[in-house]
Amino acid sequence: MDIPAYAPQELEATVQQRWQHAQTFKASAAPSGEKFYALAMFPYPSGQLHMGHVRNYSIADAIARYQRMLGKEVLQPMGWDAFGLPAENAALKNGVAPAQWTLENIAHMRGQLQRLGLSYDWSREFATCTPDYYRWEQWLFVKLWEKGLVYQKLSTVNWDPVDQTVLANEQVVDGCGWRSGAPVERREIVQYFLRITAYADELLQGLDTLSDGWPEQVLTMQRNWIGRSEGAEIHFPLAAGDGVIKVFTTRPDTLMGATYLAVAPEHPLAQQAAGQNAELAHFLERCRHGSVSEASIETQEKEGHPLGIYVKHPLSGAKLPVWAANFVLIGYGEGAVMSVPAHDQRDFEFARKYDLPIRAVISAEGLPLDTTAMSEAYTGPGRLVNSGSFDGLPSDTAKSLITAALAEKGLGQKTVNYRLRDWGISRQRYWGTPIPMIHCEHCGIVPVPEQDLPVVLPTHYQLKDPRSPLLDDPEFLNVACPVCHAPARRETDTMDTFVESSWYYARFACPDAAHMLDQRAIDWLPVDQYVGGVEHAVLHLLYARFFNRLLRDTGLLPADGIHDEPFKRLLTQGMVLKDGSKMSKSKGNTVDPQGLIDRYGADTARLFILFAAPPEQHLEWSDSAVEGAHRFLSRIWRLVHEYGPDHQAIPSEISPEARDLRRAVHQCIDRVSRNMDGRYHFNVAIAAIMELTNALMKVTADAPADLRAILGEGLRAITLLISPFAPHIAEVLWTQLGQNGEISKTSWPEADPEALRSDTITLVIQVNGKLRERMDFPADADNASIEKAVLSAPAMQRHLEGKTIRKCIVVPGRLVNLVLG
RNA sequence: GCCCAGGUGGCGAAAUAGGUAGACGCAAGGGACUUAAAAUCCCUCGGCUUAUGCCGUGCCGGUUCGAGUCCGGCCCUGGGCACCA
Repeated sequence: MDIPAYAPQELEATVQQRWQHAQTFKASAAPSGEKFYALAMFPYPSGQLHMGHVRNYSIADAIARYQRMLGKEVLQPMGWDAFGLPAENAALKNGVAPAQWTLENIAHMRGQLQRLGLSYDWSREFATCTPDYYRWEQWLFVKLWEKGLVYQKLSTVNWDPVDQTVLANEQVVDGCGWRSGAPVERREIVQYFLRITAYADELLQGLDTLSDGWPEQVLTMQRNWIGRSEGAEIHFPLAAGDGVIKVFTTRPDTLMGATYLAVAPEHPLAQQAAGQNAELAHFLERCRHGSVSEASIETQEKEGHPLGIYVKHPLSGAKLPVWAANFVLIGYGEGAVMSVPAHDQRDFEFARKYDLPIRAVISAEGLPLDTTAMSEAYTGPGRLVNSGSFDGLPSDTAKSLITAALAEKGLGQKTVNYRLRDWGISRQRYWGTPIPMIHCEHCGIVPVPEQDLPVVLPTHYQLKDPRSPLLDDPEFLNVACPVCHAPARRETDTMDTFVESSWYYARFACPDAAHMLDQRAIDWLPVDQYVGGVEHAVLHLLYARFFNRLLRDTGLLPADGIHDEPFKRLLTQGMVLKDGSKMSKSKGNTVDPQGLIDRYGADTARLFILFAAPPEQHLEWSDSAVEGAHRFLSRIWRLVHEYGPDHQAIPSEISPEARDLRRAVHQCIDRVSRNMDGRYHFNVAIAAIMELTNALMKVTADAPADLRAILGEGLRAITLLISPFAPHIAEVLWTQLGQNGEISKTSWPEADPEALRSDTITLVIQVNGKLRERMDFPADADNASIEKAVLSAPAMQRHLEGKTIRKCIVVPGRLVNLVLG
């Protein structure tokens, strides 16, 4: 028999054309039956598809295809997260305009994605850098400004004094600008903020509703990021003059142990004190250097300097010095902390370094502590000592009593504090959504009126330096004030690109809507399964949850409880690693998937990447294992072609051998199905299909009719089961097996419980927990008869000889453990 | 520094809910077919040890008839830390 060679290149092209003609994956405007919205995080058009993309989209597509075969109406869209820093960097390096660079990359990557045969509804594709998309972001921005959910305040950025530009944290290397090499300075500028803190409690509580569909790890990270903590706000009155320094603490019980206050270098009091204190001014100046990133601040050597200012302890009245310290963050809480060296490790080290007093007020046993002998802070709970009338109280009681005492004096109260800070969305960059505001000398800051939207970003610039070209373009800058019509100036800051990725999932449901969203978004949302990298566990996924609530509270989504959260289920995919670290351009360890696809085809690439590891785990790249995936597909190809389109009915009476094979077929269907939903362990599902294939290969051409018929049943099952992973070959084999229609729209097979049933089971016999024998039993044997049979079995006698039986544990269906003494 | 993960053969991994450690695949070795090669098919494949034996899931300890799985304490690797996306 002549079997055509498995030639994936032509085969995949043909199948893809068929799908395109039949519009197989086009989603309806509004789902009429049960809907399933599958979404993978859309890519930044960096130029080349990388392995992380292939993995991300293969996972999401396997899920989408499975759900489609379950009979649901599936929406799976694709688009482009098209604004961002790399386009500007490329523009500077290659002299190509960011818009052009971005659009060329999209064209190339679209081709690469299409080559993978993912079941997208391409009619919904959009890029976020088009005015049709970002105009609605501008529209919403103005709405939020009017509601007070957007506001301006000072905040700190990395300033490159040579390039005269703001740097992203990534662009600061060892405290210096990556292009100029100059030490960066911290600079305070006025920026726009989204009031995410107003939603802190709702975002926190919403996590509880996600516990079924989101990984516990991500929920924990978001909880910690929001960082709700109960404690007290405490006011320390200045010793000289009016005013107080406010601090937040979760440990008001340690208040009597506070021996100094520490404020951020940017704190107004520190800045003020530096006026008369050259040494302090010098210290604050040194603190201005280095990146603003929390990681760099938290890992630097802890340093401080006294302000020469004192406060009064709110309860004892004792005079405490105020220090400036480089580890206190101005953006967190009040930018000041009370320091209790005896009970906080960082305060302890700081106090030892600068010889500040240490006063122990909590001890586990309630006995006074010798602070000179302490080698580290005692941070646990205990009973109060050295705390006057509070002595002897346990920490918990002391917390509320001390807070009450403060409240009585008007110097504090119980407070809830969040680690979460408002979302700064201003970027001093060109390639982003223009912020729709106008600066007028007379009217101040004025939003662009709705009829003047969108504020279109000019796309023709050739960048000469990192400075935004908008700053030098009179055509963009000059505008009449919408209120008084006097000459005014446009805002040149653009929005954080996280804004675009915070609502794209909703726009995919109605990409041509005449407004930001329409009814179709309500019908398709929430996303039933979202798939993307773990690295987005907090920022993107928290911003999108926040933004979804903004859409709801603007009336674009209903407040019906169903639309609060954007993503019902989340799968966080592990990274693709090479030589132990993340594949990335900057590390130069990327493997281009294009070569893989050219050589073996999309089906092999997809099958390999899903087989190599479970989706949530990191995947260590290896070239050789790809061969195995390709071999497997070739094997199925041959098997199906050898069998052909013969339809043989399974006889009603079949041999025990045939019954075993049929059980294997249905066990495979069962195992694959259970791994397609919930756990998504595609590697195990594929292994099960391989195992069945191995079993089916043993059925020869001259085998009895019952075995041949079951071989046919098995081959149909394998083709269906493999189709979410290797859809092209599955379509062709489906036809080869004499089946009609597209396999992509065929029903998923169901395991027959009758075929799964087995008459006998094999139990493992352990002695003192160690495997010794195996014995067969009828499937319905009860524990007592099993125990009896084990003890009387000839093979067991040598294990039992001279021993007494202390215990016999029978685990139904699994094992028997004899405990002998 | 803080938060979250992960660590099982030469390698990627598997092990529903505490019950046979290593399914499936890669690599390697041996064989069949072939003039030869490729392809394909078959066999072996954790370690010690000439086993019906012992040891073995990062390290140390604990709970249990039984621990990769649960508990306590470490070590190492990775991700995130608010302007990379």
